[in-house]
Amino acid sequence: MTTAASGELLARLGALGAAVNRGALYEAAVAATGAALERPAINVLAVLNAAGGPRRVGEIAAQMQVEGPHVTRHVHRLEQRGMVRTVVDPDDRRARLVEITPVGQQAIDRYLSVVLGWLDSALDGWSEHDRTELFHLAGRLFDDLTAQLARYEQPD
Amino acid sequence: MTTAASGELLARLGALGAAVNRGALYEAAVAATGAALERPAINVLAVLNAAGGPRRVGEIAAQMQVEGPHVTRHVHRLEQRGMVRTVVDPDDRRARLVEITPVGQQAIDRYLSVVLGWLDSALDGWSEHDRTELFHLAGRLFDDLTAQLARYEQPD
DNA sequence: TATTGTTATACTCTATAACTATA
DNA sequence: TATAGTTATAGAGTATAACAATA
Repeated sequence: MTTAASGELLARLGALGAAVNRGALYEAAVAATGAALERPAINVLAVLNAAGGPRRVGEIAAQMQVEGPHVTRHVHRLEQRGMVRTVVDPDDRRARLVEITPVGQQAIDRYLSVVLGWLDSALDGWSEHDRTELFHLAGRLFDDLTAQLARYEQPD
Repeated sequence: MTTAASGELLARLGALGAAVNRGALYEAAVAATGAALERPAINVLAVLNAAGGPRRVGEIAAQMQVEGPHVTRHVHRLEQRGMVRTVVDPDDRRARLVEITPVGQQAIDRYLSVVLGWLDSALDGWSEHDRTELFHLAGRLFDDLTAQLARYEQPD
């Protein structure tokens, strides 16, 4: 019966998430971008950065696990700031391709360097073995949790 | 240089958090409570459940990492639903003590049983060794990350 | 007719400011 | 005068519905 330990794990995960998502670290990371970017805007940039190329509005929404209109709005704002540009998808003229600009790339690079710097500093005292073991087990946990989620996503 | 692996870890953590916080698992867990509880209301109940006794509004807010008025509102709603009751703190009559009722306790029990059941099912195929190792490393990671956060919380 | 995206609208989550009561 | 909490208000995050353009 792992319930007690699992509950503890979950509670600490939630607390850490709250601290990271609205705390001083987040503010420091946003400040590093040089602009007052909203969280969803940062997520749009992060998705494009990870994708390594232009993506459709719908693809970005799926990756962010939000609905389309939410992405539309933030892409608009990012466009006004010069951080992304959009072009009609030549393969399907209903769709738009969103592409990160050098300004946007610099912003997300700076944001990530603060957050990842924080994470790596925390892992600084860890042995190579423990670090590898952590990444391995965490990766496996995520895979198993995601698979388990399917139970609820498709109830039949 | 662990940055690449750290980035991967962080991205997957974020994706999993989104899935758990607004996905089908969350809806199933809320449905199990038998009431249409908002997420902050569930968090209030979870804090009281973990505390094992009455807590002040301010204490609940600190635990939830939110401001006081947010808690006040949801305590009101929970009171109307009969899930908590409040009494003036006899030691300091400015403060109110919030106490979970049997109805509220049942609701949070049912919510947690769904979420923790999901988590435990995912860990079902794991060896005892791997499970222990995961909890150990994750616990250590949280401790180190929290300590590292202090850098940003107190910039001097 | 189905799909991609946008516009309009509304609801939830959370913070800040102004205030009341007690310390 | 400082602290605990509440009330009022506003802003950010997100969803749903109605619509336009293209497939």
